[in-house]
Amino acid sequence: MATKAATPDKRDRLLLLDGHSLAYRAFFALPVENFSTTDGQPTNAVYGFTSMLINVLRDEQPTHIAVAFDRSEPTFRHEQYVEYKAGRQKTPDEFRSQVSLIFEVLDALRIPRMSVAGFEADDIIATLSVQAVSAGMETLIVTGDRDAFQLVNDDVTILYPIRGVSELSRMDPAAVEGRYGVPPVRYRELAALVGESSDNLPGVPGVGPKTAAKWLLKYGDLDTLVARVDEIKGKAGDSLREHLAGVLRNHQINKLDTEVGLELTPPQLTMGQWDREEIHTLFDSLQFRVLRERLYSSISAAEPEADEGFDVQLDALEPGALAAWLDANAGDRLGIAVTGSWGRGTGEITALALASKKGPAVHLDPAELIEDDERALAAYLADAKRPKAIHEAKGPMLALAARGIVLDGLTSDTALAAYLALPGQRTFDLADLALRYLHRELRSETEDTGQLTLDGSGEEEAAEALAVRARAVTELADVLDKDLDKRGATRLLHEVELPLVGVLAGMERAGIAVDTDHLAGLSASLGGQVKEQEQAAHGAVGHEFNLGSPKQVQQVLFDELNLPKTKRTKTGYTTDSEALTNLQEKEPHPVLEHILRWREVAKLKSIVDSLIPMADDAGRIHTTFNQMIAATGRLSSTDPNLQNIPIRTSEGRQIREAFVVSGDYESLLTADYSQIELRIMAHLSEDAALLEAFGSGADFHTITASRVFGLPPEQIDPELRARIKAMNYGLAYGLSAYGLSQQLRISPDEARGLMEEYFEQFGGVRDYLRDIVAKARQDGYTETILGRRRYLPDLNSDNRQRREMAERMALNAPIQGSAADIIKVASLNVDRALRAAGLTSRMLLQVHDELVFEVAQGELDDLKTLVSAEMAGAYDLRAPLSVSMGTGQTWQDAAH
DNA sequence: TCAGTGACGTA
DNA sequence: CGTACGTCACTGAG
Repeated sequence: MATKAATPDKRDRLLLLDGHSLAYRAFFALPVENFSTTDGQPTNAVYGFTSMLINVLRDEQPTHIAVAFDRSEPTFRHEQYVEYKAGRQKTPDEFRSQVSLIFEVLDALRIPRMSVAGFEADDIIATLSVQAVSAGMETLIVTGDRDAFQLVNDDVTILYPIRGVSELSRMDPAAVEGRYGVPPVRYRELAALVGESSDNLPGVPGVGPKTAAKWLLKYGDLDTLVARVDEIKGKAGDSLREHLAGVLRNHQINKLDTEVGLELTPPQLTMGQWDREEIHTLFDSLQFRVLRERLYSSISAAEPEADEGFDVQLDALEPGALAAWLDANAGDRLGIAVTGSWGRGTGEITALALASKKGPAVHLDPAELIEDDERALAAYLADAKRPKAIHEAKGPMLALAARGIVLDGLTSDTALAAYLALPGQRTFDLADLALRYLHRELRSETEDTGQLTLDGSGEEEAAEALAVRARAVTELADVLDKDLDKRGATRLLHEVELPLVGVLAGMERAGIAVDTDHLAGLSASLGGQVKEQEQAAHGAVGHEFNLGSPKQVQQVLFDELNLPKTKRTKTGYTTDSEALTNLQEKEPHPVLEHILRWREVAKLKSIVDSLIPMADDAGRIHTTFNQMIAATGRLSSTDPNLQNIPIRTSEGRQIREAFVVSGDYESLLTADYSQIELRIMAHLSEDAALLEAFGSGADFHTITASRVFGLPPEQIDPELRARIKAMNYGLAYGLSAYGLSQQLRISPDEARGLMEEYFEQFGGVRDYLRDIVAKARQDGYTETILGRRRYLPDLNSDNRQRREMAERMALNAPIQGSAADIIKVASLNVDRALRAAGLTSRMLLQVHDELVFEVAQGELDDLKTLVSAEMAGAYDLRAPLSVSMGTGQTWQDAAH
C-alpha cells in the first residue's frame, strides 16, 4: 500500500473515549425494556455505547483509538476529599452487568482499553491527549463528562453527547467559549465556582455559569479573583467569600492529571485487524442485528479485512461446446451458482455458472442454450456420479425441476454444511462464509490492477460475479468438509441432510390440496363471530377499543376496570390467555370472556384468510421447508407455515378439514410417532423403569402414574394421569417444580413432592438429565444420536438467567434433536422405499413427528405397510419406535 | 417503512 | 420459573 502512504499534511488522528461516562449516558437514555436480549440480559448501555462508537468511527475515521475506564478503587481525589462523589446512587446491577459486555465488544473490535488504579478515565484521557499533542497528533475526545472541557485546545476537540446517544456536539475552543463565556483554559475555574453536583462538589450558592464567567472575565483568572475577592459586591460576593474554601477545593479536585503512568503511548494505540467471526458471534448473542449491519457497512468498507477476492477466468463457449467442456472439467467437484427466483414449490433459473476448483469456469444463460448444450447440461446435472457443490440447493433444485431438470450428485451444500458446523446461526450468507472460512471477499480479483472491478451492473460483471460465487462454493465446500470431519458431522451431512434436500423439494413441489370453498365458508362464519365478540366486549366496558391492541386491552382492564394486576411484561402487564383466565376466577368481568373468545376466533380467521390466497391454480398450497433454521435440527415451515395448523379446538380442526385429497388420489394418510421424545429420553437415560413402561405396551402415562402413585393402573383416574403426563413431557424441557405447579394449578410444595416421587421411580432420568448438562458444560456442546451438535457457550455464563436458559436448552437439544434426526431418516427411507416399490403415492408434509401422504388409487395397504416399517425402523431405540396411522379424505379425517 | 413486542398457533 | 419454531397486528422510532 505504498502508494497510499499518508501525505505529510494529513495528521494522525487519535480518538479517545470515556467508556464509563458514555455507557452510563446510554444506560439512562435508552429504555432497558427496549434493549434487552430475549433471555433478559439488559443491553441498553452496550447498545448505546456501541452505537456511538460506530458512528464516531464512521464520521471521524481516526487512525488511533483507545477507550478509558474508571476503576472501582478509590482515586487520589477521594484522598483529597472524602466526600468526593459521595451520595451518588449505587451503580444499578443492570448497568454493571453490561460493562464486561462493552469490554467484549472492544476486544472483538481490537480497540485498546485502558484503566489505571487510583485514576479516573478522564485522567487517562488527559494524559494521552497531552502526549498526543506533543506527538503531533490531532485528538478527539468523546465523553459525557464536562470536566474534560478543560482539555480543549486547537489540537484537542471534545465530542459531547447531547440528546441521548445519537448526536454529538463538537466542542472546540470557540464552542466552549460560546457556551460558557470563557475559554477552555478557564473552564476548570468556572466549574469550581459553579460546582458539580454529580461529583458532590458544591459550588457557590447563587452563582451560576453566567455570574462565574462574568467574574473570570473581569479578573482574568481564578487566582486574581480570589486575591481581590473583597471587591465583589452584593449577595453573590458575600456567598463567594463564604464558600471560598470550597471553590479552591473544587479547583484542586477537578484538575485532570496529565501524568498518569500508562503502558501505551498515543502512537501505539492503533486499531487492530478485527476478528469478523468474533464480532459475529458477539453481536449475535447481544442480538444486535441492525448495529452489526451498520458496523459492517460503515467500517469494513473502509478497511476490508480480506484483501483478496477470487480469481476466475470465464471460458467463452461456442454453441455446442458445453458437452466437451463438461467432459474436460467435470471429473472434479464443480461449484455451481445460480441466479433466478424460487419459492412456493417452483422457480425459474436466469443464469448458471460452473466453476472448477482452480481452473476454468463457464457462465450459462439457460434461455440462450442451443438444444445440444441444454441436453448436455441436463445430463450433467442429473448425473449422480459427477460431484457437485452448491450453496442452498433446494431453491435451484425447484427451479430446475420446473424445467424438467434433475439435480443430483451433490457432495456438498455449503449452506447446509455451515448449518451443521454452526447450528445456532440463522443465516448462512455465502459472502459471510467466504470471509469466515476462506478469508476472502466475495468479489473478483483481476490480475492487472488487483483492485475491485465488479459493481455487478453490467452483463459481463454479473456473469463474472456469478462465476465468483461458483468458485467460492468449490473452495468453501472443501474447507467445510474438513471442518465437518473434525466435528464428526460428515455422515450426518452426506447421509441425512444432503439427500433430504431433494425429498423436501419434492414435498414442496407437490403441495397439498385445499378446499377453498370450505375455507371461505370458515372465514365468513369466523368473521361473524369476531364481530359479535367485538361488540359484546365494547358493550361490556361501555366504549369502543381495539381488541387487537394489547396496550388498549391493558388500559381497559387495569386502568379503567381496575382489575388486579397480572404478571409484568416489558411494557406493562400481560393480558395473555393464561392471565385472563386466572383473572376470571379472581375477579370475574364479562369483558374477559369476550376478549379471550375474540382472540381465539380472530386468530383462526387470520390463519384461514392467510391460506386462501396461497392456493395455486390447481388448488394446492406449497409451503417452504427450511432446513437450516432450528438450532436443534428440526425443520421449519414458512409461507405458509403448515406446521402450526390448528388442531386443539373443534373450530381449529375445521381448518384441517380444508386440507383435502386431490382428485387423482384416493385419500390422505397421516403417520406419526407416539411419544417419540419420551422414548428417546428412555433410550438415552437407559432408565430401566421407563424402558419397561414402554415395553409393556399399555398406556404409557397410566403405567408411569401407576408406578409413581403405587396404585394399580385401573385406579389411575384422569386427574392422576394428567399430572404424570405433564411431568413426563415437562422433563424434556427442563420444567421446574414451580412451572409444574403453575401448569397443574397445585402448590409448589405439592409439585416438588410429585417430582420427588417421580424420580424415586425413575431415578435414571434425573441422573441422565443432570449428566447431560454437566457434559455439555464441559464439552461446550450437546449431541444427538446422529452426532448433531448444538453449541451452548452460555452454560458457563456468569449470568444466572442466561446460564439456566442454556441448561434447559442443553437437556432439551439432544432429545428434540434426536427426534428430528429420526424423522429425517424416516423421510429418506420412506422416499427411497416408495420409489423402489414403484408406488406413486407421495409424501406431502412433515410436522416434527408426523408425515402426511397422498395415497394413490389402490396403494393404501402397500403404503401403510411400507410407511409403518420405514418409520418404525428408522432407528433402533431401546424403547422401540411406535407409529400410528390414519386415513381419510381430509387431514382432519386422517387423524387418529 | 421497519424493527420490536405481545400474543398464540403447532410439535 | 418449559424447549423449538412462524405469523399476525399493533406500536413507536425513523
